[in-house]
Parts: sequence; C-alpha cells; structure tokens
Amino acid sequence: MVVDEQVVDRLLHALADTTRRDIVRRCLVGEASVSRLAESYPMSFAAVQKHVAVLERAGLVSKERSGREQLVRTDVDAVRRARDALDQLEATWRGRVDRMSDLLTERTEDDERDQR
Amino acid sequence: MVVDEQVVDRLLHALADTTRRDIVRRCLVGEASVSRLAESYPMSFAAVQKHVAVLERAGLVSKERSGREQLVRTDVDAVRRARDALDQLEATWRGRVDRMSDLLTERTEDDERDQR
DNA sequence: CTAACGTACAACCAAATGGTTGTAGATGAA
DNA sequence: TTCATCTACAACCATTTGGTTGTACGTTAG
Repeated sequence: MVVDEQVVDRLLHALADTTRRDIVRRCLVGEASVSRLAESYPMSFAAVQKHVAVLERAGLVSKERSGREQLVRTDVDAVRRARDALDQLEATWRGRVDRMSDLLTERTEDDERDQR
Repeated sequence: MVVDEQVVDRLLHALADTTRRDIVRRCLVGEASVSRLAESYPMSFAAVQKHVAVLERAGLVSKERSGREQLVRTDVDAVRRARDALDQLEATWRGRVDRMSDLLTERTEDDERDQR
C-alpha cells in the first residue's frame, strides 16, 4: 500500500512531458506502432522510440511484436496505479490541509491573501 | 478550463522528486524557513534552495520574508490546482478507456487518429 | 559596532535529458 | 532473392538537472 517513492518519481517524470502524455492517450484506444506514432510528432523516429522507452520503464505502456511492427499499448492497470499513487499523495496533503484548517480557526491572520 | 500543457509539465516535473514532494508536505502545516528545511535533508543549503525554487516556479509554494528568514509556505490553492490538472488528465484517459470498451466490441479503426 | 545567522547568487561539475544521425538486423512484399 | 520497411542501438551533441563551494549582503543578537 505504501507507494515506493522511486516508483512515483519515475511515474511523474514520465508524465511530465507533453509528447509522452499524448502517446499515453493515443495508445489507450487501440495500439499503434512506433513508426506510426513517430509520424505524429515533429521529431525523429529515434526520439519517439526514446519517449516510449521512458513510458515503458515507468510501466505505463508495453510493447508487443506483430510482424515487423512493434505495437505500443497503454497499460490500463498502470494508469490506474498511477492515479492511485497520485490520489495517495494528494490524500496526504489533504489530510494535512484539514488538520491545518483546525489550526487556522484561531489564527485568522496573514492567510488572507489571494483566494482563487 | 483547458489546462496549459506547459503548466502541467512544470507541475509534474516539480513533483517528480522525493525531496520536493516532502518539502510540499512539510510546508503545508506551518511555514518553515529555508535553512530549517535544509537541516532535514542530506544536502547543502544551496541545494534545498534550488528545490524550493523549482517548486516556486511551478507555483506550488511561495516565500515570504520574515526578518532575516524566508518562510516557505505551500500554496494550498496551487495544490488544489495540481490535483485538478491531474484529475483532468486522468479523466481524459478514463473517457478513452470507456469509449474503448465500446469500440472493442466492433473492431477499432484509424478513425481516432487525431485528438486535440 | 561587531559577530553570527539566513539568504542570494555565481561558478563550477557530473550526470541525465532530449534531441540528432548513422548503421545494422528482422521481417514482409514483389 | 531483392528491396523497402520497421525496429534497435550506438555515438554524438546541447541543454538541463542536481549537486557542490565560495562570496557577498541584509538582519538580528550581544
């Protein structure tokens, strides 16, 4: 249940890139070969290969050979695990926020800055 | 409501580090000076300063002078925004997963090529 | 005033990132 | 078989990252 911090590191790092998030989205609906993916982005095939490798190391996608193509598929369970990890992170924060709210009820002071 | 991809990049990158996540947690309950934070981690004061700067650029924390100390405070609203961004990202994925379930019953084609 | 403290910032460094090109090996099509 | 396609991977490069040390400056305590 305790999320391995290193796993979270890899997960968030993998997701901290627009291209990689897009690949995850694309490969959630049906598989796509790496070369097919590469056509969609303004970078070389090898660059896309590297992005896929990062996602693979984070466990977000997996590859499967199909003839001479390598089909990339987002691991739905991994996405769920990513979401759970983020939820857990946020739950910790929220727990702290809630406890902080109690403390703040008696110190309505300099926490009156911006509200949106 | 469309999340700026670059903002998400900065946000996820800022959170993709164990030390930085810890700083966020710590500064959610009460402020802490940078030097006090630095005592908690096996690295130099300057290194912690840089971590705080990364969090600051991502809008997750803010600093406020108090005498000669610089108090770091997690921006609760920013945490909420981070959470919303992640929720939105995950909602997109979930939407795709749901639609994929439908598509899978009748063989998916390439008609889903461009999203955005 | 002086000394200690907290901070800012620059310079430097090693390693990782994100990109490129080039080469080579499998595989499918003609 | 031959050729085009898809992939893997190495080498290289520029930039960023994450760390260090050193210096300078404002502020508080004595």
